[in-house]
Amino acid sequence: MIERENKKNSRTVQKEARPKEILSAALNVFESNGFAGTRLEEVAKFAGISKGTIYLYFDNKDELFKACVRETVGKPIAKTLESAINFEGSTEKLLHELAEKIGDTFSDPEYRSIFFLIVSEGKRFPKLVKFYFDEVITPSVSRLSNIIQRGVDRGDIKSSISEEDALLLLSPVIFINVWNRLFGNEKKINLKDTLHSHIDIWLDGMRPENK
Amino acid sequence: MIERENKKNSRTVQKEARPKEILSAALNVFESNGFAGTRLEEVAKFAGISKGTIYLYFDNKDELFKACVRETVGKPIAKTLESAINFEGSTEKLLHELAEKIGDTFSDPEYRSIFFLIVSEGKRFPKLVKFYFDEVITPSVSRLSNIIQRGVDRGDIKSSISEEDALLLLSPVIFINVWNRLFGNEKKINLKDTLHSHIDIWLDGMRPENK
Amino acid sequence: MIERENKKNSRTVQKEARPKEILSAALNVFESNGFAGTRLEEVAKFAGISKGTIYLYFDNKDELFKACVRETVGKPIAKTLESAINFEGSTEKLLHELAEKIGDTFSDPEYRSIFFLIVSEGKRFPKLVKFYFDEVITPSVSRLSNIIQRGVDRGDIKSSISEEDALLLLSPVIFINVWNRLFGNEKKINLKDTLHSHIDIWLDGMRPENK
Amino acid sequence: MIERENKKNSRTVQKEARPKEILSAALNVFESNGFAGTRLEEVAKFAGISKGTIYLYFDNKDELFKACVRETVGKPIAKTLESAINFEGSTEKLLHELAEKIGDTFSDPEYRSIFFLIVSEGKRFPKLVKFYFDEVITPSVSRLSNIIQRGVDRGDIKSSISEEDALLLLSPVIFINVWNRLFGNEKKINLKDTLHSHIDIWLDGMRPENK
DNA sequence: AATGAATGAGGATTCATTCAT
DNA sequence: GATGAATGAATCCTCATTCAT
Repeated sequence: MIERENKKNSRTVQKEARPKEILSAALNVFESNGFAGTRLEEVAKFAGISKGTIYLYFDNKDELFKACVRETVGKPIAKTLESAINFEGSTEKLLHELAEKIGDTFSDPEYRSIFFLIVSEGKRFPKLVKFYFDEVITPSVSRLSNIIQRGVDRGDIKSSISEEDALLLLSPVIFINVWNRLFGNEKKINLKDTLHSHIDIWLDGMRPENK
Repeated sequence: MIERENKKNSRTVQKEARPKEILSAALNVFESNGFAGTRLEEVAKFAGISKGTIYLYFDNKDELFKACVRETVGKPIAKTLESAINFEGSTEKLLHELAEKIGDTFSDPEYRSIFFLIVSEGKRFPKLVKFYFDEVITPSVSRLSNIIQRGVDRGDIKSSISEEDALLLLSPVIFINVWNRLFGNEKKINLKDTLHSHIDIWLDGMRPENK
Repeated sequence: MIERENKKNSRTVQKEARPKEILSAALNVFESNGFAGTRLEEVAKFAGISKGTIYLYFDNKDELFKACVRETVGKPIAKTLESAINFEGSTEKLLHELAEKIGDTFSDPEYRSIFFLIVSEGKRFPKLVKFYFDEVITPSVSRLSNIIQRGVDRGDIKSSISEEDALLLLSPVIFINVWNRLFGNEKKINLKDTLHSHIDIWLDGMRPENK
Repeated sequence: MIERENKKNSRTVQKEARPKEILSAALNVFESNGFAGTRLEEVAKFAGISKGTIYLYFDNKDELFKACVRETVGKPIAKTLESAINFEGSTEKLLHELAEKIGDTFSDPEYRSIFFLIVSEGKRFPKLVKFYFDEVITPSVSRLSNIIQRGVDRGDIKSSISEEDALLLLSPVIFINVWNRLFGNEKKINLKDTLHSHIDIWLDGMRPENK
């Protein structure tokens, strides 16, 4: 009885867990079938609940989809931002650290799913794209810019670098994810390894003495 | 009477043009709404015909979609292959030439549409993905490999290069297309310029004296 | 040139033959697929013409169907009526002659088709049923009644016979046709032989001394 | 609480009754309009439900049709089989008993509907025809044959009887049903009375002394 | 007269959403 | 809160009918 005040009974636990279970199931099915191709019945089956229950937690299919993205994207955002603090060591070290972070993020299948959903369904949900841009892309790019600016200041990177050149440092992340999704069966590319290798080449090519 | 043999009446001309008109409209709508989200009525409206007419030329929605991809992908395939012949000049020159070709290909909105449809709907049409891989990706990669191998042989590129490193030379193509599709409103990246710049950096980073 | 006046050129012949060709094809397809299940395109294919041509000769699907029935039913009607004249010989002889006539009529697949179309689609075309009843059934029954009445008068048939008993003399015609259509694959029944046998049994059972 | 185990709530009751309601409505409409001519919306209206509900219980129109036949045919099959046991009394008595049973069966409008659906749509559903032949026709014929063979053995029926002659004993059943369906408005024939009369005539005609 | 491309109303089927239990 | 039966709007697809050639 005393415990009751501090503990949530299983019903309550279940109740609070429901939305996350649904979102997880929904993400899964949305990713496989796209927005329009997803039947809520299948989402329900995946979540082990009935169709009607989804509507206790989400207004409709659209809202469910948006919630999927917002919810799943939250984690990596937090991770990105929190790690944005330490600025010690060489440019090389910082970039490889960043590569590790990004690699970790994309090693999460849920995050990959979100990424592809935004690519696939972005036209139907422009607000989500804006949200993603503001909350995920902009901070990440900003952080990358900081590292690079610091590299220029330290003399690690040539000063003629453009904003686009900096962005391209991360282009393998997109490329490899798209590649693996489509052609992973034929030939799978390792994201982290290849990204580290790419950074090395890029840094070599970016040395100030290269014009 | 003589003309009769060489002339097609307007009915025939119309009929022969129909499939292409329909495919063009379909590509447009599929690209905006995805496969499942596309209503054939809208395709018909776009093509300026009626619903039923689509079925005079295509068995069903699936076949229409496949035809879209196959038809549109044909052109770049041809372009890729035809240009595969000349091998003169420096590695740098060849790579920049390749960049131009790719840039031209992706400057065609139809081709970009196909690319995104394959990314978005690949799971539903694995055969199309395989087709795209075999007909578009493999020849392109093969051609890139030839240039790079030749570069290694000529001493332009360091010999420790991996297959993945070579592939990444093209990663900006994917990255920029995805970026522009999603965030083109916020900040548009120029494909050709950026790709050329990237190639220069990459070549500098790949010089044999860099380790 | 002289011949021209007496002869119809092939175009004209073809033109006059068209309606019959179409009706024959239509009957075939209607019989296989029923009214609603028949596509006019298939009728056209069967007739070796194009869909549109049907509409040069028939207003619409309904009229085509009715024409099928009326046209095909005409022949047996004529046959029935013309043969209704001779009344010589024993009742037995007359009945067996009638059996032969009916057997001949139903040996024509077109006539069987009509019969089944009327059974199957009668509810949709009550006027056709009425037409069939008036033009085919009533005269036939009337003729049968005449024979039987004459048989009663001659003392060949007992006088207690009812109208229904008389009708039943022909019940094997329907039974055997239905049977063969449905179960002909399993076991086919010969219409004429069995009908003759049935008449003999019936006549024996109908002798005045049987009560 | 105790009641709970024995009671079904109204929802459950409704759900369990649905298939039969739908089948009954469907049989009705199929019988009126044939398979192709039936709109599922009309079936739904007849059943007092909505279009979609049909699909909760039947996969598609074809399956609904088959279920109609199988379900409705079940009863008479059972009746036929159960009554196949008693073999006492004269041949005459047995045949008149059989006539009663058959008359009862066909007095059920649902059974008549099935019969006509099989005649009308048999070509489209050959498996149903086979099913009907095996489950309904064969047992009935077999039973009739037993009675007649016994009649021959007892000296009630002449031994020269053929299998077809025996079958014809039931030809009025088909004839009268077809007649009444088509021409019932003009002149309705009573199945049982006429069948009994027919049996008497047939038996008289079949006496051994008749040749 | 003949064609067959085009139309669009009509019907089968699906599935997001509601709501009685 | 949870269920899942029921709904009906939405969408694919067919085919009778029209009409320009």
